[in-house]
Amino acid sequence: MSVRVRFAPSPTGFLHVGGVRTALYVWLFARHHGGTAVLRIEDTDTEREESGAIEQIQRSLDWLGLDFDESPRVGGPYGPYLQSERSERYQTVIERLLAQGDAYQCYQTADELELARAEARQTDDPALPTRLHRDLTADQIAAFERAGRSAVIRFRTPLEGETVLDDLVRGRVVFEHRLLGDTVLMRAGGRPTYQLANPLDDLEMGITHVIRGEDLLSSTPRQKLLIEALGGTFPETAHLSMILGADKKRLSKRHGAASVEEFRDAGYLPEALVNFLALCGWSWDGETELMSVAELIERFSLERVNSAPAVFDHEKLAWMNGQYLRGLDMAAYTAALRGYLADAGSPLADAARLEELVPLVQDKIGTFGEFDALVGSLLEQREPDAESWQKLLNDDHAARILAAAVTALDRLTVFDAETLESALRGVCEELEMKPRQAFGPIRIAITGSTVAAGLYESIAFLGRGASLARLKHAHAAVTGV
RNA sequence: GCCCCCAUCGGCUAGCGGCCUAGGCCACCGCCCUUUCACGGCGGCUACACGGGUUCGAAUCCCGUUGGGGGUACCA
Repeated sequence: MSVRVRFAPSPTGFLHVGGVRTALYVWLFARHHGGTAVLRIEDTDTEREESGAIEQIQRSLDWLGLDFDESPRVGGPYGPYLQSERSERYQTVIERLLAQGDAYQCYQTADELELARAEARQTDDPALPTRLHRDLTADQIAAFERAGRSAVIRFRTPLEGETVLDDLVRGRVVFEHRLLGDTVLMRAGGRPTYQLANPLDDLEMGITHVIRGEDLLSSTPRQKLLIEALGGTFPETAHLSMILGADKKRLSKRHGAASVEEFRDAGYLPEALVNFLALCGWSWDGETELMSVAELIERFSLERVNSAPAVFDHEKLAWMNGQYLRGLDMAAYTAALRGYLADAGSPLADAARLEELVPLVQDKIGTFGEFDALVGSLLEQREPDAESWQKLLNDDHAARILAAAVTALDRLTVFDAETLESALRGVCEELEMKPRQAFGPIRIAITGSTVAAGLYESIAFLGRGASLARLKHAHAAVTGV
C-alpha cells in the first residue's frame, strides 16, 4: 500500500520551528517512500482562527521547498482540504454514531460541568464529569430540549479495557479506557471538534501514517476508538518530541518560538534551516551533519527519530547556515543575496556591482543579515560607526598613517588588491609600523568601522577616487583641519 | 491531583549487553594562520540523573526515585 501522510496545522498563526519540523518529517517520510504528502488545514475552531494564517503557512512551506501533493491550493482527489468545507461529512458521521449508540447528546451547561469537575478532583474517577449525561432517558432529553438547552455530542467511550498503541517512535503505550472520558465530538453550535474532524479526515483521506507532535499523544486513544467504532482502521502513528527553548520549556508561539519568516528575514537559507531541523530529533549516522534535501529524503526514517525532546540550538543553525553560504558558487550566492536584500527592502538589492562583493564576504558571514554591516558602506556613502570613529580620533599615529596612505595610493596607476597590498605594506615599512597597527586607521577611514571585509579588496572595490576622498576626509577629521 | 512521554558533555546527538578508559557536530578555552572581524587548521575541557536489581559483563534490559515535558477544553 502506498504511503499517504499529512501535515495538518490549524490556522491560528504563523508556522514556527516546531510545526515546520513536523511538516518536514511528514514530507521527508512521504518522499522517502514515494508516497503522497497532504496538507490539510484544521480550521474547526473559528474563534481561534487568524486571518491570513493559511496563506502564511503556505508561504513558509513554499519557501522551505516543501511541496505538498494535495492541499487547499492544489486540490486533490480527497478534497476539500479545508475542514471548514467538510461540514456535511461530519454531520453524517455524527448521525451514524448516534444511531449506533456510540455517541449521545450531552446537555450540561458550562457551570454544571465546572462544578462536576471540581467534585471529581476528590474522587478516583477524573473522567466522571464527562459522562454525566451518557444515559439520559428520552423524557430527560425532551425536558432539556423544552428548557431550551442545546446539546453537544459526546463519544461513548468504553468504560472498561484499554487501548494499546504501538507508536513508531515511542513504542507501546497503553491507555485505560476509564480514564479517557467521553470526548466532545460536536460543539453545541453544530461544528465539529478536532477530536472528530481530525481522525475522520485521516480515515477518509486514506492516511496511512500519522506523524505529529507528542502533545497529541494522549488524544490518540480516543481517536482510535472513534475510528474503530466507525469500522475503520486507525493509521500507524509516530509522535515526535517537542522542541524546547533554551529554558527547556516547550517552544510555542507565545513562548519565544521564531516563525519561519523570521529566519528568512534574518538571512538564513531554506536549505540550511531544513538541514538543521532534520537533525533536530533525527540523525542518520550520528556523524554526518551536512545533507542535501536529496540525501535527507534517501536517508530519512522514523526508526531513527529520537524520542527525547530537543532544545533548539540557534548557534548550530547559524554555523550550518554559514556552511551552506560558503558552499554556494558566486552566481547562486549573488542571486540569493539579492533576493534577501530585496525582501528586506534594502536599496543595496539593486546594486550593479553586488557580485563583486561576494568574494569579500562569503567566508566571513554566517547569514545575509550580516552583509550590510560588513560592506554596505562600500556601496553607498554613510555615516561611520561612532565608536570606531572615536577610536580613529584617539589614535596618535592616525594623522601620519593616513597621510602616508594618501601619498602612496595617489601614486598608483593600477588599483587592484595585489598592488594595493604592496603599496600599503610599503607604507608600513616607511612608518616602521606593524600592519596591525597601521591598518586600523586606514580601515576606519575607508569603511567607517573597525570590523570590515579585507582591506585591500575593499579599497580596490571602492576605487581610486572614492578611496582617496575617504582617506583625506578622515585625515582632515583627525588633524582638525 | 490524575494519565502519558522523556532522561548520554553547556546544546544537538552516536550508542540498540562486551568494539566505550563513551564517538561526531555546535558552543567554549588555548595555539597556529592573519590587515580588523571572520574563515580555516591543530589541541583541550566536559556527559551515561540517582538508587536498586538481572547478567560472567550494563550507558545499553527491569523496577523505583528524582527531574523535565505533554495532556487532563464545546483549543488543536
